[in-house]
Amino acid sequence: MKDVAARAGVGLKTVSRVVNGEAGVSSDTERRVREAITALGFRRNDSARVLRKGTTASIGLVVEDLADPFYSPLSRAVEEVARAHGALLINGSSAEDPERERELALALCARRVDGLVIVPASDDHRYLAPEIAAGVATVFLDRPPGRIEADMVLSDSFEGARSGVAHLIAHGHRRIGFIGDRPGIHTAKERLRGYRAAMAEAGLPVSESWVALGPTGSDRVRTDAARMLDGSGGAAPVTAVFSGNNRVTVTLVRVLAEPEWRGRPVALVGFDDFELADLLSPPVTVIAQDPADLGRSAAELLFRRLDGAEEPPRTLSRPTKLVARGSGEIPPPD
Amino acid sequence: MKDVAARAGVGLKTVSRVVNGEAGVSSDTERRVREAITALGFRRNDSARVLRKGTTASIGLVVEDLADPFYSPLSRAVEEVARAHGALLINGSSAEDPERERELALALCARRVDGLVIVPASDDHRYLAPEIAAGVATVFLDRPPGRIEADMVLSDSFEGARSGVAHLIAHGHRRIGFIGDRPGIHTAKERLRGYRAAMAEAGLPVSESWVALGPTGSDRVRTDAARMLDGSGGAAPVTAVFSGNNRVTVTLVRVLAEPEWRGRPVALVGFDDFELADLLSPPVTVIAQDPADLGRSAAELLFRRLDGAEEPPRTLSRPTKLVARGSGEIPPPD
DNA sequence: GTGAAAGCGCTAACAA
DNA sequence: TTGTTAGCGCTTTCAC
Repeated sequence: MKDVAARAGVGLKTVSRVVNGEAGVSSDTERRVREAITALGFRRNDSARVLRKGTTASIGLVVEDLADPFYSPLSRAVEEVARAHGALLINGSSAEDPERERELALALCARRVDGLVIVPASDDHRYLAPEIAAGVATVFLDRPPGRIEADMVLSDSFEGARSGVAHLIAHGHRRIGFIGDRPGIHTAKERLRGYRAAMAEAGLPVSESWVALGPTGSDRVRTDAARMLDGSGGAAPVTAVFSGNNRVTVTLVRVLAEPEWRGRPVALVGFDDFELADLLSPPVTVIAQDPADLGRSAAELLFRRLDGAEEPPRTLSRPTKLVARGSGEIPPPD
Repeated sequence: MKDVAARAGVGLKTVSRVVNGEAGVSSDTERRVREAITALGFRRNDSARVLRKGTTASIGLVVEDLADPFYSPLSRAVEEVARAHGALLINGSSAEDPERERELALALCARRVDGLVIVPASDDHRYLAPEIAAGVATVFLDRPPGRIEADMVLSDSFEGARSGVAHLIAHGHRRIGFIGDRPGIHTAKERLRGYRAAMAEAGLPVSESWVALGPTGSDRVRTDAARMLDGSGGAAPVTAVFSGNNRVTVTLVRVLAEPEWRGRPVALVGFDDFELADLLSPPVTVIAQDPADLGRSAAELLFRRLDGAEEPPRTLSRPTKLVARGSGEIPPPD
């Protein structure tokens, strides 16, 4: 910038004004400055600007896995809102590792992002308290923060799961399995709670061998599914399964498509919608969340905070929607 | 940092040494400094560090759409490589808009990212020449740069498409349609070239009404597909379709599942693999690329440049793989 | 082993 | 309309 000023024969501040489109520069000087900028290939160094202004026009996003079809539209939605506010998005995947979430979040804070959207992997966010106190707006998404108060945007996991299981019950099922994500994860617990509530409302007993929480890798899901389906867990075989998220659902679709179960169609309702669910045979009934809407809501709340909204922490709950397509309407064999 | 120094009763530089793990601090002073850091909730301001050191330990990634199932694993792979090198990832979507690509890329440069991975939407990247000259390592991914020389990592689109169309020909098809992305996009052109090459090799004529390039939105694809399939374009109806990318394939799967075509199964081979392709009926035969591998290769090349590799610009071509699943092996009705 | 001073490139505040 | 000065928070240099 100094070089530009020298070349244009003006003061530093004049160049700054031109670069930032501030008023108070005669069109002639402006032209000279612009010429010098082009000639020198000058581009403002935003690091210096950040240092001086104390604001970075960037926000951070921490999700579980950027490549997951649930998180990728969510990230894109956050990006669009950021863009509308002139901010860039720095994002990273925690890989469901609390330590990695922490590292990422703190690295983002060290870069002085203006705000942070976090899908937590950890259940203790006290490490963020100093940052939040120092002014980093923070919104938790999909899962609540642990041991601190903060804004959050959640899907109604409990009600979604409850209605999905009630749907299976309404179609005549009495023995229903639940396969969900790891038990430490808030949404997994809430969805399981919804399952239990629906069963209890209908006066149906739940065998503990029908309930399986754990990693969403396909091996674990296959094992648990097989146990429920063939009755080797000790209780009678289930006639329907409720799946806790899109990763589990995809594995279950594969399991249920295998020859051994083909003769005895098993009903399936999955939490989360996914692409092509309607073209499978049978098409898959789901409890749909809108990941883009979740991302957008969280980002908008974040920018409202950055614009100075000073209310106490808020919780936004987003509804889910049952999409009946076929797999959830298969009756039990009687 | 000044406050920490004051509180610990040491000099500024000593705090800096502790924070950065440099040698030359007695363990006693180190302890005092660490206490002050915790007490004050101090976190190094990386903007200042960047300003001083001239390097940001962050890289930028510009893709078409972060939410697209082709780009999201690619982004994740770039992120993992960045993480392994201690760098953060700033990324954005160009939405296939050259102006937006330019804005994003220049904004990233203004933040002084150390390097840039770009999936180009534009066909003229001369705007990046000053940045590259100024030391921003740049790798183009999936499509080559326009009007400048730079590193690039590409899939072998030509050979992939050629082999896919040859596969259809080997299964007896003589009238084959091609539906691809917009004609300005390099991969679309290459894949079309592959299609023409395979047809020519087999001595088959190509009616121009069998070829359709354009936006990947479902309306356009539906219209073009219907024209080829019912012969309303003037030429005889096609018995097979080759699809130029995963968005087009998904729409075609929907079109071909509709009642009007059910009676006359149409063969389909798609460029790009996608989740659940194997569970559709019929399962979809694809030319698979490995998006994660593309991302990883590009990022690794980028970091090799950042580590000082000084060779002239390189082009890496990644192979594709035909995955036969059923839809591409449907014979023509004779 | 430790610290003081200079300066990275920019913008805010104030002069002219 | 334009320029000058100070300083954002850190690291580098060099002296102690």
